[in-house]
Amino acid sequence: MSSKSRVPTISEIAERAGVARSSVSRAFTRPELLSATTVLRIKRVAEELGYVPNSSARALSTGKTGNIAFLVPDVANPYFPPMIRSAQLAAENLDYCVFLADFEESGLKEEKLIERFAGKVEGVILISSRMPEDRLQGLVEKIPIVLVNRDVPGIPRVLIDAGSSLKQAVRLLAHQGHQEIAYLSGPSVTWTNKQRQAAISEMTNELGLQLVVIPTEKPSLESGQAVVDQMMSSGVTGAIAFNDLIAHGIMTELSSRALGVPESFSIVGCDNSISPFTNPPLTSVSNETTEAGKIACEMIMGLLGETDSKNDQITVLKTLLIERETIGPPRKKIISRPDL
Amino acid sequence: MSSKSRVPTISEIAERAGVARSSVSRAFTRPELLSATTVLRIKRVAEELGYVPNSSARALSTGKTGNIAFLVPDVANPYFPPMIRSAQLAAENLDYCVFLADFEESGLKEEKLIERFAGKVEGVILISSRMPEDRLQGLVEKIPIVLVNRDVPGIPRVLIDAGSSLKQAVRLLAHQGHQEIAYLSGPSVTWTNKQRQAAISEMTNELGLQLVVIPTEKPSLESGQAVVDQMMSSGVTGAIAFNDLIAHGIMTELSSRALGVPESFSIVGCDNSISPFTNPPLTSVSNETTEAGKIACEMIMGLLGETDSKNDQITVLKTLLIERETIGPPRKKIISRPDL
DNA sequence: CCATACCCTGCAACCGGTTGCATGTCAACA
DNA sequence: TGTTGACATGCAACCGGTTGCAGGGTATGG
Repeated sequence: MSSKSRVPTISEIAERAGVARSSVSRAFTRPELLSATTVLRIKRVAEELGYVPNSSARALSTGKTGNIAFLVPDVANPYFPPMIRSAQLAAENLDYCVFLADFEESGLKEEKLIERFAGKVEGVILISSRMPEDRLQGLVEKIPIVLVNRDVPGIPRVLIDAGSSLKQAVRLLAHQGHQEIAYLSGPSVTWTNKQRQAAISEMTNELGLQLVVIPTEKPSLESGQAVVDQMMSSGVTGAIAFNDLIAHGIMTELSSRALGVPESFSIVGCDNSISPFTNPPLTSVSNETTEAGKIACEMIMGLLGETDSKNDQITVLKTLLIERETIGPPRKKIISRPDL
Repeated sequence: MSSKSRVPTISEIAERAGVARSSVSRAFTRPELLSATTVLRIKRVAEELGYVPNSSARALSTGKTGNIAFLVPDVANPYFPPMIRSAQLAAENLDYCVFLADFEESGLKEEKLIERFAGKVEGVILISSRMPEDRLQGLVEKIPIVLVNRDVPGIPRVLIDAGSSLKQAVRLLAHQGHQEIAYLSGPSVTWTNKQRQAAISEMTNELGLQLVVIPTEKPSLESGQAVVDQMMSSGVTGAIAFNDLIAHGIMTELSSRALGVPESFSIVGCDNSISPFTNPPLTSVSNETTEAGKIACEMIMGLLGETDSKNDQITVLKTLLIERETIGPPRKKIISRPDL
């Protein structure tokens, strides 16, 4: 405490510059109302004293905090950081500051966080929200909200549609001769998982392939490793995973059993997060998370700036299947041996 | 706008509950000063009306915002997210909210950001700060600061010391018979890079190895790929990279030239960020970034809570060399062919 | 030379809480 | 029954900006 020098206030600047407090305020917020010389004098004094406007006070009288909140299920999941980054950068360009919070994949925690932020921010961006739809509907009455990867009518949202790319992946597998493939599913409540599964299912039906859906505990490497037994004994010759982490878990587990990819098994990831790093490089779906973050941020700003923006706008981002080296022809039918 | 219902204020609650504004305030901040029945009544009314205290107003009168800022060089660098996450979680437990900002590896931007946050937060955590030391010294007079991976006397800091692990890596390489190794250096201004390079240099000297330092443009995959030519023509048989990304860039580039790791070349990464994913798995230095984030946060809280905390405390975190599969004996002397 | 308008600046109320101090009430004790 | 003190609550100033309105000064036109 003792060391922190007190910051000067508008009053001290006013006194030093021989003007009214209101003039000081205007010098910073609406300088065109003052004569150029006065502005200059005030600014010089302010500079000398190291004046910085108190943003709490400003927020109190204007009602605008200049902040938004960005809520994600898991900061450490490599899917999110690029999105966080782009959103933050976009916000910053408009002189907004962003709070970041991790709701740990929990809808309850998500709700608590929103409550806490309510008074501090002008709007909230929710990534892959786990909250029940009716709660979201209620919330949106109180504070501007933008959703990413969650589809709730009436709330502005940006969706990353991996569907078409995943369908293409199915086609590719079929083309190589695969007849039975697996989908290693992600968090069942999420829009993302539902949407991915639906797309894959639709395409396997269309092509007459057999699809077996295998749930995973978490979208993590370990969960991928854990389901390999189940997957192999199901008799499939290829698989599409909810995300790269799961796909890579499977690859490492197969590798430890001396089963090569794609010679013994074909695998496709999603999100293109770690797929460039794996060996062999994982075929995966690239999505513009960076773009998504930016757009979400712009949407929130639109909501804030305009008197009445239409609040049901929706942006759908396309994805791209990045073909690398983990798809090949199916191995000659593996005799499924239920080994545990 | 039209849709957002106005939030009630302390005055309305007071009126509805038939008490003074101060009582409403106390009901939330110091309920022990009021009778239990009064508190109950006020809280019920508040609940009904959906009252949420205005945090700008509170911050204005108390001088405490309940916020801190967390500044990182690059949010998308996989090194940082776990740290961000743990710091945020720790802050949240003490009812603090955290701003996140990305200063894009620029000391100037870093300084601007701090300025912007100055009025909004009670303290700042700077990760791998690029600011000149004297600026930091000046800043710390104005606002509580904690540094991570930057060593400035007089400012509380937490350092992750990869030195001993890197020395061990050098020993390992020497033990395998390597005589000439390279260090692919990181951002030259950073404490982290200086410290890593110094440790490696010290150990190569001690063991009588030849060390060649090769600078990289950025600590990224692409930069790693870009320096392979230079590295190979320098005649070294093994290398230690500033981080995993650079190391992996080298691996992929070598792989594309049909040079296997570790048969043709030995390589060690640092940070253990993507090393578990690579193939073959990259030997790397694991550091407790999660712990670092948590500790940094606790330090800031100490600074805020105490009337006079000693402001030169320093925590050094140890690291661990994770031996995987990218170190082997040197290939029979490669004739250095300056191929471009 | 006076009227009008415009430009600049000051006054004072206001944003929504917090908090030191004063006041009132009531029980306990002498 | 009067005194004392603890407890509960209200009053009003204050935190540091913002902003509608009023007023003084100067330039412009008649």
